[in-house]
Amino acid sequence: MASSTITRFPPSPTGPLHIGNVRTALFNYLFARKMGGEIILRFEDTDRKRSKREYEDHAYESLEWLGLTFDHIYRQSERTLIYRKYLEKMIEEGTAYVSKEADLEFEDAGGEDQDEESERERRDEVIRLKNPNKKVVFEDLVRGEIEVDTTELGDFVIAKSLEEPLYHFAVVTDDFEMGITHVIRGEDGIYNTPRQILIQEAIGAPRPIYCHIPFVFGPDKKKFSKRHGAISVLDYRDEGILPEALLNYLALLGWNPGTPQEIFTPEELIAAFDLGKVQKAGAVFDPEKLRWINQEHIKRMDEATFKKHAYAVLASRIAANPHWNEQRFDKLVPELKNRITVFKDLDLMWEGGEFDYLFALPSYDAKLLVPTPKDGKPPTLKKVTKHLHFVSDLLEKLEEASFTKEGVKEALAAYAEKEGRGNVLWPLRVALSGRERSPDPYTLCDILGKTEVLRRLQEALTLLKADTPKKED
RNA sequence: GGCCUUAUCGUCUAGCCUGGUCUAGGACGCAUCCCUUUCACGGAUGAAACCCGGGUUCAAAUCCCGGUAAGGUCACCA
Repeated sequence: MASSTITRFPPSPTGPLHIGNVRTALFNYLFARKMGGEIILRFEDTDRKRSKREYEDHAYESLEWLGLTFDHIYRQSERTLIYRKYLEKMIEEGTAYVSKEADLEFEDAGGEDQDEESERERRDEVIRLKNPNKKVVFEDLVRGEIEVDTTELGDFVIAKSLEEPLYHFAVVTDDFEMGITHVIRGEDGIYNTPRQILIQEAIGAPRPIYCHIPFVFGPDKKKFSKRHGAISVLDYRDEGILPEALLNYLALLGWNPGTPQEIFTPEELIAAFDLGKVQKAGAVFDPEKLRWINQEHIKRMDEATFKKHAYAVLASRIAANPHWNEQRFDKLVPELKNRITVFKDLDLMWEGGEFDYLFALPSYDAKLLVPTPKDGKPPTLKKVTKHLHFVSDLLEKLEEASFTKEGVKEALAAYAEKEGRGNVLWPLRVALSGRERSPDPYTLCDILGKTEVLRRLQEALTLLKADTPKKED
């Protein structure tokens, strides 16, 4: 166990888990799994004022949806006894000391953080590290060697009291206690590293391997934040992005496999992942490419799984539809697979009436039955009527058993060829769907079945008759 | 501001370490065409980048120097 790889993902529950966090979690996850090691989830909630349980729940929900699993879960607020032990030891050994603070005015550091922070209490007694004031040199897996003079850090504060450790101290003792071998975190952690190393050395902890990965930016090249729209991973779930697609996309942000492969299952990611191929520069998050990757994952999905997803998205709409026809919809399902990029599209299609023809005789304007050829003039209503009649007769003669996509196609082939496919097929398609855009007429025939097809053809003919001016040509 | 980092098509990136094979490759997106008289899918083609300036060299996207831009970091936050 001692030599095995252990990584960690330490979110602080002070806001919803966002894309950047998840990418960091993913890299830790992939690396740990790749090495056959473990990954720890650790909630860094030492800031009691800002930490909220709801954000913790949000994190669980997000991580679970993504399928990112953890071997151990900790919460720093439950570990104060451990921190206290180390603090006492340090004070005893003289590597830290209790410091009486002069009553200086509050140095206001972060002005950006809007609200809440205004009434931060200031202690007149804190615990400081006895800084050896030296140069710290460490190796970063993506940046190489980094050297920092820690003198300017001074004797920085590591805890407000024995029961109230601060971030750096809690991180170091936890990483030590938990046997963390690799610290993979965002590049803003680079300058946390020297002071953490100082604490490590003070408590006699071994130094883990560091890997600072670049940021994820919004379209304006600014660090990803709320103003960039969908920032919470759950928003992507709600849009109908597949978790494996999001993972796939995120893995490719700042990392590349060194091969042209772009679509990965989670298992393939684990197999291919390599910290050595992590980018140095930040990457802009591109929702378009995410959607494309999602589409690719959908295409690769087996039909049963796709169907399950589709039904889940449409559940409430189906329940509310008195004419719901499962048989027909199921026949449309394979067609749907390469028509959507995210599952939300299904909902949008339904809303746009694109499924209406499945349930009821469509109502449409008779003129829609007339094809508009790219060159030449459109056929007369009379002609359209003639074609529809003929098609109807042809299909009438077709046996029930042959009333399939291929069967219909075959039955109509000769006639369509002779009269011009558009002239024959367009009116048929409109008669069946009532829409300007729809799947092809053969698929429609297959979905609706002989009886319904013939019925709709009759309906179209009736419409046409009513619309035809008596004295047309 | 001090210290540090980064910089290839609009975006994600390959190439850089070990200069030539780079008239810089792939992908998303975009455009055009084909397939199909619809839509979607699919196929083909195209437009599109080495941040700028010096230097080293027979030869630089690749090495060196300077500049510029962007970012990080300097808490009793994490």
